[in-house]
Amino acid sequence: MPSSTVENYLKQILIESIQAGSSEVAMGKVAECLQVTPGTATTMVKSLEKKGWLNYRPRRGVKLTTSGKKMGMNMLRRHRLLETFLVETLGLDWAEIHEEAEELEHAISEKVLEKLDEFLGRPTHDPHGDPIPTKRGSMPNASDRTLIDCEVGDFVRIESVQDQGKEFLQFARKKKLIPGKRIEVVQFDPIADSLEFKIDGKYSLTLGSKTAAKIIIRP
Amino acid sequence: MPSSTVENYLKQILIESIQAGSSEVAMGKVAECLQVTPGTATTMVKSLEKKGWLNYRPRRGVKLTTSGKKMGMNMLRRHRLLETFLVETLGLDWAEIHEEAEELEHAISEKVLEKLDEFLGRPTHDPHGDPIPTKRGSMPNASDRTLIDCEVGDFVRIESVQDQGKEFLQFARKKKLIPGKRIEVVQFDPIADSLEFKIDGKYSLTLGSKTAAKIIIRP
DNA sequence: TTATAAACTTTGATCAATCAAAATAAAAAT
DNA sequence: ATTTTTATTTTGATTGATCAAAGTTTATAA
Repeated sequence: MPSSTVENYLKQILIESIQAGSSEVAMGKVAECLQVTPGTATTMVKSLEKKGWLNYRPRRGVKLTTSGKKMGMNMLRRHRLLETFLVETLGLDWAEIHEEAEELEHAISEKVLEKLDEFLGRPTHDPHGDPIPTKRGSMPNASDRTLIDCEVGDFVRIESVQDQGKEFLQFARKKKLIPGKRIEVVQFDPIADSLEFKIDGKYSLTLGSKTAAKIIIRP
Repeated sequence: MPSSTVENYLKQILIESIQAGSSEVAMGKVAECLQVTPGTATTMVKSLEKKGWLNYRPRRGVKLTTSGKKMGMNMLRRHRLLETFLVETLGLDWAEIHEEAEELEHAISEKVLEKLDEFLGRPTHDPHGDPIPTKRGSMPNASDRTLIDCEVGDFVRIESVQDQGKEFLQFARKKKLIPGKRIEVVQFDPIADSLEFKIDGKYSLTLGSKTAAKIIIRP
């Protein structure tokens, strides 16, 4: 029965290690994404190592053990299934669900989770387009191509959006930057740092590279 | 933002004060129903008083303030709505839902609760037959008559069952001791401490007074 | 009416999670 | 090859929730 805090560390370290290509996660990253001081992260990480969730090399970083990875995956599963429930069943806006799921994921039991999964029809992706890990902890590896990797004339499909912030998600919904939508790359101006798209063949949209990089796509 | 612990104290003290007819709740009761040592209860209750949730008279007991009552009612609402959801929507057995709701009630936000209430069709009673407080904190006062208050020949309806324990609830389901069922009192033997009933006009059932007292009824 | 029991409070300690600030090590710049 | 900067660890302290055990009231019984 790990605490919510432990669950958060493992989930967050897993997310970082996926994004950073499976090597060690730096302590700075750990502290940052858990919103604690570096000292707190060090203390916590040492206790996580003692309990076998991860390996810690001082001043190098941390790497989840098999059981740590499993726990992290399980938390990700909880989080994404809950997000799906909040949108699909209760009709919350996708900009509001992250914080809600963040709380609920620590309170829901394996038993209820299983029933929820069944009720939702065993969904494979959450409302942001991120894959939902299976009960056994496997997850299809997502695409790593974003809108900035496209050429002019490319026709692609939005797979997911990588920003859980309210403002961004509200913007994305308004602009139809939603998983599943088809996008055509119309123009690309590196000097102006601007990319122009057409969504659904209708809506025109111009983004800077910073925002374009948040939209994961598939050909 | 009261902690889960504070929420539990307020909910539990509210429940006790309803059951014990609105006077002060003894510290022993508080400690018992929160499963902590008496010393812990004393410490906690003092801090709850400092925060304005209740009034504490040493060696007399505690009484919720208006805001304490409101908070307690809100927790009861959360708990009972969640129990309803777990049974009605996810199909869990009523013997399993108490512990689950006990965790979830601290994690669900007002916003999600409102959506859930709407989704469930604004239910007025939970699966055990207990009334669900409204958003404003009002609750119809339940009947206080149980099966032991009946006379032979009485025809009554089960309003609720007052035991959240797994074993009892499994027994009750098997014997059709379920809110809404009609019961006829067939025999009453004070010496043997046994009461005999007929449920739905079909099933015969004999209970001791201890168990019969757990079944709240209405004429 | 004293002795005993029951209910309650105090005291001193622990545990998990946290922070601020000082100390140290490694990396980058000069 | 030093110095400076940045990243990380240590140290000492705090907060909320808890317990065991000792002390104090109040109630009950003898």
